[in-house]
Amino acid sequence: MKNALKLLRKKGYRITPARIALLNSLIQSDTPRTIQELVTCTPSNEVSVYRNIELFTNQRIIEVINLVDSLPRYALSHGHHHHIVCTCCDFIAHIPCNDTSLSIPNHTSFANITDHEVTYYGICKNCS
Amino acid sequence: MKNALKLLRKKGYRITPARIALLNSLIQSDTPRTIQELVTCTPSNEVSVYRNIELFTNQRIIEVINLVDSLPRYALSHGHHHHIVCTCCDFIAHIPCNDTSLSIPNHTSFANITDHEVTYYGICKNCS
DNA sequence: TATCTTATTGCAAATAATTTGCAATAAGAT
DNA sequence: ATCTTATTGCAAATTATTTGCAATAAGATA
Repeated sequence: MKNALKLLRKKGYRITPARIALLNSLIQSDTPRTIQELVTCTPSNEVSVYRNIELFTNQRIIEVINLVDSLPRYALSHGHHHHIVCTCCDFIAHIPCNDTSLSIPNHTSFANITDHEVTYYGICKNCS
Repeated sequence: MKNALKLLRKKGYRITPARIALLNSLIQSDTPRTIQELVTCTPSNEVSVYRNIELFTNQRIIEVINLVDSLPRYALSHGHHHHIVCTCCDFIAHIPCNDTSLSIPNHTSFANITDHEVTYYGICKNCS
């Protein structure tokens, strides 16, 4: 939280109740949230939630996660990592990236690779 | 095309111009399409496109691909594989899955892994 | 602390995307 | 050729997201 606020101030953005509320919603989430979930659980105007999600995303305070159900989800940024998703309850956990285990593809129509994402699906211990 | 039609008939669904048109749009696409793109390029009613995308997805005739921009995209199914995306022009290519290069994570809160997805991002030769 | 500038908010309204109800149509079984 | 009913296309409803704008308040400055 402190770091995010410091970053916003440094960039000239103001610290407002709506922004603090959105950060709190994100901090209290144990799994990435959809926009609608954030709109529901954040005590500020819907439009402000949309606008601040956009701001936080641009500032890399939060990251967007797109999984099979196509709903973008948002979580506080935590550097490069991957995800493991429970197909039963939608719980999403972080897993560290082990680059060395990924063979970089040598595709004929691509010149260079700049990034990658890996997502695993399974059943979490709660559900199994 | 033939296979898809056969599958639909076997399941009791009818072969209609709207369905053939949607299949044709998909066959003619060299990269996965968004719903809106399919609506635009398919000569049948918008609502039918929505309904038939849903049908084809349920029947596994097409697959959904979710990438960073959060727009779900649709393409004819081609079995298990991964994707490589040009961050410049959004071109998406298929790459074969090389399971052996993926270290399956041993996450404390997950019991078993059932599936995985890998996406690479880079610059395609056209753009670079 | 009081004042000032202007970024941000919240409302209302506009726009865009998706879903639903229903009567007309046509696929394909007989 | 006829019949049943799945499918279509229209219109309308619903939902999600964006935009315009006046009121507010963050935080810089004196």
